[in-house]
Amino acid sequence: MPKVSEEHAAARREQILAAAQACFARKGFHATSMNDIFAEAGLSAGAVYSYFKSKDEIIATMTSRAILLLAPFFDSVLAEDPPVPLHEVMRRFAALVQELSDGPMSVAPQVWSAATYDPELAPLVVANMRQARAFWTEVASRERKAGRLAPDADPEAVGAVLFTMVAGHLVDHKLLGDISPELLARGLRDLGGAARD
Amino acid sequence: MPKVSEEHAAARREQILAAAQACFARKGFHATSMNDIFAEAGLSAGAVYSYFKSKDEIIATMTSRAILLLAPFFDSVLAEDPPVPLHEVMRRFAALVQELSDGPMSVAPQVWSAATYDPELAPLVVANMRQARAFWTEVASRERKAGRLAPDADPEAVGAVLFTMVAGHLVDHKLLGDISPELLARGLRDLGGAARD
Amino acid sequence: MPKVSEEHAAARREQILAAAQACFARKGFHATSMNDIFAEAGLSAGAVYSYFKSKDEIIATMTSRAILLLAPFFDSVLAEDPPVPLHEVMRRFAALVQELSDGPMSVAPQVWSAATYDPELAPLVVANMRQARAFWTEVASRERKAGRLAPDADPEAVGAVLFTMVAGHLVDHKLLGDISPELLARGLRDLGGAARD
Amino acid sequence: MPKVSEEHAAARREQILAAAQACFARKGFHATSMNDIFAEAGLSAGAVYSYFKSKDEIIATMTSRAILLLAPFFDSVLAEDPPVPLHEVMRRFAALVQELSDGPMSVAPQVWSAATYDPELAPLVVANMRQARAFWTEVASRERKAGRLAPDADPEAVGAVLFTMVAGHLVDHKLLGDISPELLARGLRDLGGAARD
DNA sequence: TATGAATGAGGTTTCATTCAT
DNA sequence: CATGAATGAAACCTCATTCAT
Repeated sequence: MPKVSEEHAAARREQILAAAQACFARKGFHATSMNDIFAEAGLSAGAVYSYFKSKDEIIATMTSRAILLLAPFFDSVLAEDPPVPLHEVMRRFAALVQELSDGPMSVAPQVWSAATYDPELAPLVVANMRQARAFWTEVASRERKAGRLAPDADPEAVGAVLFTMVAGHLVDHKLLGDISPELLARGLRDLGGAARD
Repeated sequence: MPKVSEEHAAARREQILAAAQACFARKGFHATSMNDIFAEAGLSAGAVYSYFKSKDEIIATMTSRAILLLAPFFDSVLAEDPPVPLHEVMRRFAALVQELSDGPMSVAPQVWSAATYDPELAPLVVANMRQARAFWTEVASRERKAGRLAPDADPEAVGAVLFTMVAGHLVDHKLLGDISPELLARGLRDLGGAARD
Repeated sequence: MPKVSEEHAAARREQILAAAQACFARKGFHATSMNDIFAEAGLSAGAVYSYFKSKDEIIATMTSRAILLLAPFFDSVLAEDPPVPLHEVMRRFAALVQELSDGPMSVAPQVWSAATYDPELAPLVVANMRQARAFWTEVASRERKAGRLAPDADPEAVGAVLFTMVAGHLVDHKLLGDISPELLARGLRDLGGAARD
Repeated sequence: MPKVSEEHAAARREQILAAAQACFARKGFHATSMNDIFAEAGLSAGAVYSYFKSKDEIIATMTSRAILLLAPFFDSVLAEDPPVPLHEVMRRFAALVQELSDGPMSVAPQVWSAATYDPELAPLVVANMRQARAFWTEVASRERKAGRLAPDADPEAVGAVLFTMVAGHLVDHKLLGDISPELLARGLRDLGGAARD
């Protein structure tokens, strides 16, 4: 009995989140009015508000779910054996980011920005970031084990560098649009091939 | 003759921009009302509006000036001879970013975010980004010339990687706060020392 | 045959009225949403609406029934012989009011207030008031007959005074809470013992 | 310099309070929308909101000032020597209430009602009530001193009776409209003339 | 010139009520 | 019959901007 209802409710929530995402991508959080979301979702005000308590809750929910966008990627990379080389991981990652950059990831810069001054949002974003950073640190660690990084290389440090590229790449891609996954991968390889003589 | 007056006007504009920046850092662009800015600047509504046509113009002006924050750094690094090693440039850059992150750079994430959907703002941000990217490409180029990158390394590619870290590092620092300049520098060095056997 | 059904219906109506009363006492007519009433009654929206056409009808029904709260008291006082002394009637009345003031009478001030500007509600309240006033006039009349008021005393006038105390006492009790039935009774007795020399 | 401004501000506040009062008398607190008040006051939304933070603040301000309506009456009665007889005080009081009942006092029943469930409002109302009660107790006390109440009469008790008539009379007058000041005064006299033989 | 009171469109949210299931 | 999801009008309030003084 609750099943139909629950499934229905879940579907409605997705519908609303998708609509909100589309609006946010177009106009940003603030310039998007709740009316915009109602229209995009094809629902009435009351309907939307029966699934989300407020606009902020919609944003918070989107934020909390953001990591789900990348989790499958993280998992699949870590599942491969032998370990994928660093630069190839970055290439794939950048490709994924670019693919999602007009869709589900389009709001990420807004979320990072808002987390900068909104104490409600910050913890949600931080939680996601820690997961991403842990992934890149693990990638660095495997790279070292595979002998493709010096034995005394610090995976935390390399991980920090790679992680730092995450947010940066999305922003840069959205604004400049001319940084290809291959370019980034090559850049990492070229950095790695230093003084190899 | 108009000089005193002009200086006065310039000072007023700085005063307003500083006030706006402080407010924006605290509450974000949207939640900052013009009244907040009037109060922070200690000026009347009319006074502020005689120096800036609109709130958007204040934001645009702040955005346009952002590059000035980094230009001296870029210049001084490029002026050094022999060229500063890559990882040291990054260390200094990260230190500068962290130093400015609560002050003049605090609004950068908001600007990047807004540029994502605001067609008026995007060109201003893009102009700044191109300068930054050119800087990092030049750094990569010098690193290669110095023999610290492989002769066939692509400075554009390495520059893209380094540039990508700019936006990323500011966001990560503001939200996580535990990535030191030294860690990033070490990460770059460790990437560079790969598989040297 | 329709009897079970009718009883059931009556019970449901009482259930709803009781729930509404509890909500109204807590938050007032306006701040009580129909949802609050659904929850308090443990019924669905549709269920409640099948017994009452609207929120206003619930309020009107409660108002119309208000006099039923006092009718048994009025009847029992008038049934006593010899007639109960004025001050004792007031003492008992005040005690009853205080007893009911957190329950069924809790909404009376809201009803009086609403009747002040709501032309639908006013006649219902006026009907109740006329009954109460008639009661107090009758009490005054008996008091005179018993020789405890001057022969030329006007029962209408004395009744008006006593009646006036009805609404006043409920409000004062709910807000101040420190006027005992005994104090009021004593006040009436002390008024009555005037200038006896 | 602030003088013009302050006078102006005070005048605007009065203008708004008067408009609100008129609306509240017509439709009640809740059915009166802020738009109604804007229209009645001939001001814009922003103008009204620059003088009062919220609708509730308007109501609270009106409530706090309510006692000012009666204070001059209280003072003038207590200033008279020899003391005005009880029934005459009540006559004058009832006359004043009736005079104000369509104007400044028209909202009093709504205020009492709201104070019943609104914890923000209650203290303001209680403060006013205590002043009124003290007045009536003083009247009773003087009546006793004048020998028109028995020497062992309790002014607190008589005061409570008289005070109770305050709220009651306003409500009854507004709803029934047929209780004259003279009738109440006579009622009190008749109560006082008991058993005088 | 500098002020700050005023504007009023537009924002978010609520809630009495209905009706398809 | 009963349910409770959906409706959508309307509420309160904010704030960028203007302009009379």
